[in-house]
Amino acid sequence: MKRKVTLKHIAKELDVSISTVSKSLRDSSEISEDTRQKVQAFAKLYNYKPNNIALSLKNRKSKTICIIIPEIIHHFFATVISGVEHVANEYGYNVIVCLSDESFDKEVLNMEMLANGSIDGFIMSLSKETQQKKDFHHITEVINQGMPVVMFDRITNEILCDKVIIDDNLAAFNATQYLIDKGFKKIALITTVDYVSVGKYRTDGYIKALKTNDLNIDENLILKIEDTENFEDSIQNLLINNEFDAIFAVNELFAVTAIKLASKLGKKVPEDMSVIGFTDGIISKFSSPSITTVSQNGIKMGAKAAKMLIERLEADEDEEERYKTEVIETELVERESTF
Amino acid sequence: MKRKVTLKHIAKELDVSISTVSKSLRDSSEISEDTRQKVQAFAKLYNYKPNNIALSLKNRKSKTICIIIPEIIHHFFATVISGVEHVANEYGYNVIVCLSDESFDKEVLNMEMLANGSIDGFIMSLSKETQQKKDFHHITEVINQGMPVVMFDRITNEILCDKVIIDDNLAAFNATQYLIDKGFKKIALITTVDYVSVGKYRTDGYIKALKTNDLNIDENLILKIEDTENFEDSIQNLLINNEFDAIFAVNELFAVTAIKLASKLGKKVPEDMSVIGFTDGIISKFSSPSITTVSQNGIKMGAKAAKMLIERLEADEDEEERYKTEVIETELVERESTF
DNA sequence: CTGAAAGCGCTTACAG
DNA sequence: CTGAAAGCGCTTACAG
Repeated sequence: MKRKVTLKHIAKELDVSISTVSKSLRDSSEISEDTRQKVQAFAKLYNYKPNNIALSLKNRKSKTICIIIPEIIHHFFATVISGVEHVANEYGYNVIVCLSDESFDKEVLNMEMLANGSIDGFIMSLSKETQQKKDFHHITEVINQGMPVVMFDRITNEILCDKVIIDDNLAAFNATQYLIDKGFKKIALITTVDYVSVGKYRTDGYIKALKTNDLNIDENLILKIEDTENFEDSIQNLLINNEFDAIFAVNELFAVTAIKLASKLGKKVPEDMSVIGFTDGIISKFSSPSITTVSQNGIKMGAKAAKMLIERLEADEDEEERYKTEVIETELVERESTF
Repeated sequence: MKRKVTLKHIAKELDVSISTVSKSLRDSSEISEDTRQKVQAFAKLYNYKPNNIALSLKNRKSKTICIIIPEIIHHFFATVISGVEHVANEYGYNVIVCLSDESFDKEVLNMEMLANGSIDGFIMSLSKETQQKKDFHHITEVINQGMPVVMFDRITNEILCDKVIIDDNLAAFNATQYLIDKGFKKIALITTVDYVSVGKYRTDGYIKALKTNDLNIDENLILKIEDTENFEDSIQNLLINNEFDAIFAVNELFAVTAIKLASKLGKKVPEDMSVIGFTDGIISKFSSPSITTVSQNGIKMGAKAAKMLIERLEADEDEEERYKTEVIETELVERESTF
């Protein structure tokens, strides 16, 4: 086990100063062709690589960004990471991934931990608990220190920063309208509790579509789910106690669960009931029937977020651009769960 | 935008030396109760946090580990990251995620990039291309520099290091035996090309089970898939051109695709054909029928790998433990795709 | 009890 | 053309 070679080693070995070695390796014109070549050859031979940490300290930037997400197991978030990774890599940045596990405290801890030199900026989607508490001081603090933050998907309007979202309201409106156009009048909604921002927007879009078409809004057909673990019973109750001919679900887990439970109750999809989900994930694609869904291009969102963050990091201090909110387009992917 | 406060600022403000501030904050007994309190109060007021990079440089360790995986979109790998994250966090480590995209070059680049001080150790699963080329010099190099590496899932025996695996051979054997016990005699195998280590082991397990039970090995029933993108046609051909009553697939994508295609061809699962998959992912759980599968606990694998890595990092230099290979147990999760 | 010095590994303005 | 010095932000052995 040989220690990593440093400028110091090379300098000693070649009997020159550390400065000379450093300059030679950076092809400084200050150095004679001769020494430069000698140093470079030696460095190559011993496979010298500059120490990233020392560079970070010197340059006051780490070329590392952090993405904080609530959960990595959700396909959508994995997809976003992938988008972030690829853009980051292109620009020579590394990506630290932090999971908040939907916990406010973990989110705060992660940010505080990393905001001290380890990284240059954050990309984040708020944890459920944070959205519930509406406490964003940890984010404000980081921004005040001059560290850029880009929020995506689960964002808040209370923080001024770059954002990447989809138009949840519009996408939900369109999905609902699609069902209405098919002639369905009794459309159930399976959504999240209101404090989850995207859930709320999608609920609003659904309601707007019904209203626009002069359809009755039946509160019994609107199921708001709190717990993402044990929601099967709620959906089962919805199915048993109500009559309706279509469902709009705000994520694919709700959609597939509804389809499975319906089938157990003897209702066939799409023959007896049409279903539209949200998030074009792996479940929608591979379940039987495959699920018509609002695509939510996570790769694109991640790529966009990374690009915005890095551009801000590399912009000149004074050209301070205004904060932007990018809206990623969505589309309805038609599959087997609707006619 | 206020700059981050440093020891220097505090020292200047309080008119003491930097050393005194540093020692006060670390509760050194060298410092008088008085100054200590004064400094601590001031630091708290100005929300002083030590600069991680400076600490890393000083301590020659970054408290950051890197996990390199071929693909994050695969549920299994997302699951492993989750396991790694949680253990790492517990021990105060951050996690950098790198994607090799199944490319040898990206794997090498990522490792070289990070092996220079940025991280303390690697957790990795080999890219397909690396397994194909059998070129592991980048890993050897890192290990020779004294940086610990833990390999998981897609490993190689040519490298000596800690490893976390499942017994792929045994798991495949058991899955096949399960089908045989159900009375099936013609069992097809959908697997990967041989250079993917885990695919090969699973293929071997399947063959061993057939042999052990004196069943004929029909090469026509063994489909080895190279490309993970366009394999539908191959599976369709397998289904059309052969007679068999069960399938063992080495991952859930192959399993669900086989089921979908079979259903299109008028074969019902499990009535006409039983199917067992591998990797207890989200597809197996939510497809219809849900898929009987070999569970492969990614969270556990990730957690174990992280623990092994961190323990090695924090062990005393001289207590140099021998390299270990941990085998994570698997089990057969029985669901709807088998009788 | 306090502080100057050296050092982690690097870069760069400046002197010679 | 080369090198000593200062500095990024911290810690710690040592002197006073």
